[in-house]
Parts: sequence; structure tokens; C-alpha cells
Amino acid sequence: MPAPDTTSLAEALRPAVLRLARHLRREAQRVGISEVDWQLLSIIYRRPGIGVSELADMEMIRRPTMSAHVKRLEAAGWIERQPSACGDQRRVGLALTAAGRAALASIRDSRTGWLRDRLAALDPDARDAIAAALPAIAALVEVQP
Amino acid sequence: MPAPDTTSLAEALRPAVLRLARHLRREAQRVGISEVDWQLLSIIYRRPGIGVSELADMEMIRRPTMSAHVKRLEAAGWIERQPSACGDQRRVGLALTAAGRAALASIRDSRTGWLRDRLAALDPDARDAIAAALPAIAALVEVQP
DNA sequence: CTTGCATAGTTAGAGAGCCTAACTAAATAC
DNA sequence: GTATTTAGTTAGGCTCTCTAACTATGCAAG
Repeated sequence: MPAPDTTSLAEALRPAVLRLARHLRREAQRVGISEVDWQLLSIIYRRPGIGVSELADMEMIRRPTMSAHVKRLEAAGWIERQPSACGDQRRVGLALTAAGRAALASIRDSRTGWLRDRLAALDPDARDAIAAALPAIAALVEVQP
Repeated sequence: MPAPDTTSLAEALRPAVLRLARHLRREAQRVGISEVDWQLLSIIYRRPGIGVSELADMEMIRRPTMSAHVKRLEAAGWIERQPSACGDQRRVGLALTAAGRAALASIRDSRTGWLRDRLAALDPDARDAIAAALPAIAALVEVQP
């Protein structure tokens, strides 16, 4: 292939990504909400009435896993299950509670955080390189046949 | 684009990284050895006699966590503790066993894997973008004040 | 309308991976 | 010779993820 050796690229990318993920998790714990929870609250905020399976598909996580997340968020009082809008009794419609909206807003403020500071500390060139690579990184995990 | 907003860059990078990490972990499980274990075996192979604390520092995880990893790798028969080379009775010197070397070799072969295929499926430009961003991503998690 | 399959979601059980707090034991410093 | 530092372990807990097996609803075809 004309491209750089994909094997070595993979071998270099793998540890870098996992190490960064480790730090992000640590940081999230410091802030008090996990990345997954934050992400889910954001999605439910944007798409009230969404169901468990749809969420699972969006995040590419198995349904029982997502079911547990939803249960936890509900127990925390951040989301609630509404009767299915479309009449399908199997589906649940998820929506933020007032507390959930408040949590989302307050977290958004307090979430400036570690990653932003680290990014800000980089050379502008390095930051641009990351920005340029983001679509490609996202494409790696895109669903496909 | 000269100085992309670091906050939005952080908000975009975070989910991308965590999602990719999720996939990598899943894939590692399919292959039969976790990324952490593979990484540790590689490091110990390159630096026999290394200690638990050094490993923990290199991977930027806490010592008890690393202690547990080491214990597990030892139980699997992949590494062994040698009497400290330098006479310091507190330190352990870790080294691969014959089985560990064999495992490393066999895994290296069977590890062509998901990530490499995904990278290979990208446009060359996208791959180049990731390669260009790698140093910056690594720098994000570099130790420093 | 019943039989049978598909879909939405849950429960149960497991395992990886990370953490902090508190400990032992050896080295070092005063 | 006590006091501090360093290497490593133990204990206990949390989060995130998975698979397998289940319930209950919807739907379609005979």
C-alpha cells in the first residue's frame, strides 16, 4: 500500500487512545459524573422520547448495558420514563427531569476540565492536527457492514 | 481554524476517544488478551528486571492496580519475579517466562485485528491525519506539572 | 383468531480495570 | 537508633461492559 504501514499506526494509536481514555475517566470521576452519563443526558436532552435500544445503538453499546445506565440515571432522579408516545407498550420514552436539566446545566459549566487545559497547552499546530484527525478517528468506529 | 476553540475540540475529542477505547477493549477480548496485558508483556520483554512501581509510572496507573496486573500475569505463568538484581530487597525484578515469550510471539501474529483493518479501510488522507495527530495525542497524556 | 416470529427491554451473573486507604518490609537519612 | 521514604501488597469498592436467558408486546400469515 502507498499508505504508511497500517500495522504500526495501529500499534501506536492503540496505547495512546487507551491511555487518554484512562485519564479521561479519572478526570470524569473528579468532576463527579462519568462521560457515559454526561453523554446520555445530552442525547436525551436533545431527543426526548428516545428509547433504550436507540440509545444503545447510538453509543454502540449492548442493550442490557444501556438498560443499566438508564436505570442508574433514573435512580439518580435525572431522567424519567414516560408512557410511549406512539402507543407501543414495549417502548419507553426517556426524558430529563427538572433535576436532570439542572444537573446538565451545572455540569456543563464545571466541566471545563483537564482535557481542555491540556489541549490549550499544546502548540496550535498540534491542536490543529488533532482537529484534522478527529473525523478520521470518528470514522473508525462508525457502523458499517 | 487557526485556533479552533479548545472547548469544542475537547467536547468532540472526548466521546470519540472513549468510543474508540470501547471498541478496542471489545476487540481485545475477542483476541483473548487485554490491551493492558499485552502492553505490559511488551514492556517487560524490552526491559527485564523492571519493577512494579516503574511499570505503574510508565502506564500512569496507580501502584496497587499495577500490582494486581502483575499478580495476574504471574498467575498466568507469563512472567516471574526474580530476586532483585541490585540488592534492594524491596524491589522485584520482573521477567517473561518461556511461556510469556511464546505468548507474546503468538499474540503478535494473531493480533492483526480490527483496528488495523479499520485503518486500512480509511482514505489514505484520513490515515495520514491520524498519523499526524498521534504525537499531539500522546503529548496530552505526557506527565508534567 | 391463533400460532409463531420479531422487537423492546430487563434480570442475573460475570469479569476487566481502575481507585483509595491502610498495611509490611526494606532502605536511607539524621 | 529512631524517623522518614520507598517498593510493594491487601482489602474493599466502584464503573463499565459483556452474554445468556427471560418477559411482554406487536405483528403477520394461515
